[in-house]
Amino acid sequence: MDDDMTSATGRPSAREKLLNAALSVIRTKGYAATTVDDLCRTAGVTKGAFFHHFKSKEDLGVAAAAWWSETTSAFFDSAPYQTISDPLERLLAYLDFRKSILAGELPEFTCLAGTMVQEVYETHPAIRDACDMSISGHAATVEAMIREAMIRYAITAEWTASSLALHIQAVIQGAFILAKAKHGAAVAAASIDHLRRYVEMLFDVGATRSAG
Amino acid sequence: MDDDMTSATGRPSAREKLLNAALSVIRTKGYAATTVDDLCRTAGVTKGAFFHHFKSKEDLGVAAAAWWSETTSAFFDSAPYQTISDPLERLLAYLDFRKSILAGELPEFTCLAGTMVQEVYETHPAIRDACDMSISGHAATVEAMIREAMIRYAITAEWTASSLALHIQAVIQGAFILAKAKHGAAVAAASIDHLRRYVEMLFDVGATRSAG
DNA sequence: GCGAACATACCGACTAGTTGGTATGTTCGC
DNA sequence: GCGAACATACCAACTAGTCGGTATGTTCGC
Repeated sequence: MDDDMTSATGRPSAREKLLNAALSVIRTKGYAATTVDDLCRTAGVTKGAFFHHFKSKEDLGVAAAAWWSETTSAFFDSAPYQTISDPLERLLAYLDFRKSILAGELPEFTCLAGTMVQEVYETHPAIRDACDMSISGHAATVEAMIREAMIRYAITAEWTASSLALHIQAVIQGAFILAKAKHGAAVAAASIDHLRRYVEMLFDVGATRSAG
Repeated sequence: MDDDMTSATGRPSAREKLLNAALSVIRTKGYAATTVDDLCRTAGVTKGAFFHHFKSKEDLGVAAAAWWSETTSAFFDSAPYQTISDPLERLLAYLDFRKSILAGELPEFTCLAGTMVQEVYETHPAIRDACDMSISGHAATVEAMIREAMIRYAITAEWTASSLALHIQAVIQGAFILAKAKHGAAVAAASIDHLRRYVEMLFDVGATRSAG
């Protein structure tokens, strides 16, 4: 991933402007309904610039998913919950954080990867894989927290850290769909409450108090 | 909802063929990528027939969501779990049923409403509302089971039957997204396992055995 | 340290094909 | 013989992608 998009100069390149436009426009209208001209208009660049940096619209889709991965990774890596030392507390704080960022307009907090993969999973395998990497990559960071917490609190379970991490992502993605259907974040927040309760129950929060 | 689509005659009308084509094609390619010609070709009718029955593509989208509601309602109403008298057992059997139908190709078991609303929630409010009605309508039937089970097992909780029913739908919708990203139903099944475990825990299955 | 050769970033008019939608038939049950 | 249910022919607008061209570096022999 050699991204020399700002190429030493301060102002953003056309490529970066197009990618940021893609995050915004695709999350609002979906991938198929987003035209190349839409992106150029939003980014304030011309079509020539678009096809200079991306060989096709699909190529932009793949790059947008990768760019989404990068920006969200940086976002979560610097989130406040990361400083919590106890892995279970950190995991629960992660869920609280996911709930707390359900603010503003829907396109601002919903997931690009989830939105895109839903439309293109059969028609654009390259984009699908890029979206999977984004979602699975984030799930892996959650899985690490879960694994740590399982060891710390000596949890032996039928479920795996991996499956719980993916389940958490499923709940969040599904919460976004309900939020879109009802055009409001409230349902999504309620679903994350249920998810938190489930995690607490799995780790027997309340009963268990001392670590191993 | 006056659907006289077969209009007394045996063979399906163009309208019904178009709606069934819509369920299939839109779940495969998404709404925006589906063209009117796609639908006509799949349904085996001409464009004249299309615009005779639907005043626009958006109108077809709304009708497809309503048609999806009707067919899925009939499907779940006649599902085996409905005969189980104990409401909690019925609820758990519903989840087992949802898991068991994760078979075949992805477009065959994923949700039209969830797929469509994801793309059109900002651009086509009429379709969004039709999708919401489909999802919320189904959630209401699950909510009834939960409510009944809460009374039967004298559950007093911080959560409501309504919020749990919507959470269940969120998990299922999210499971579909992960299944699409990973191009296989396995993740979805694993997520429903977690969901079942959560419901069991909420109703304290194992500890509780006698009804009130 | 200077100019030729080359590379990168970007522009915007153009095109070939597609899209949703229309206008005008035709068929056929009643 | 009339209206609902379809079919055929067509169009204006839009779409992804192309292409010739410009402006601004960068490299390097000398």
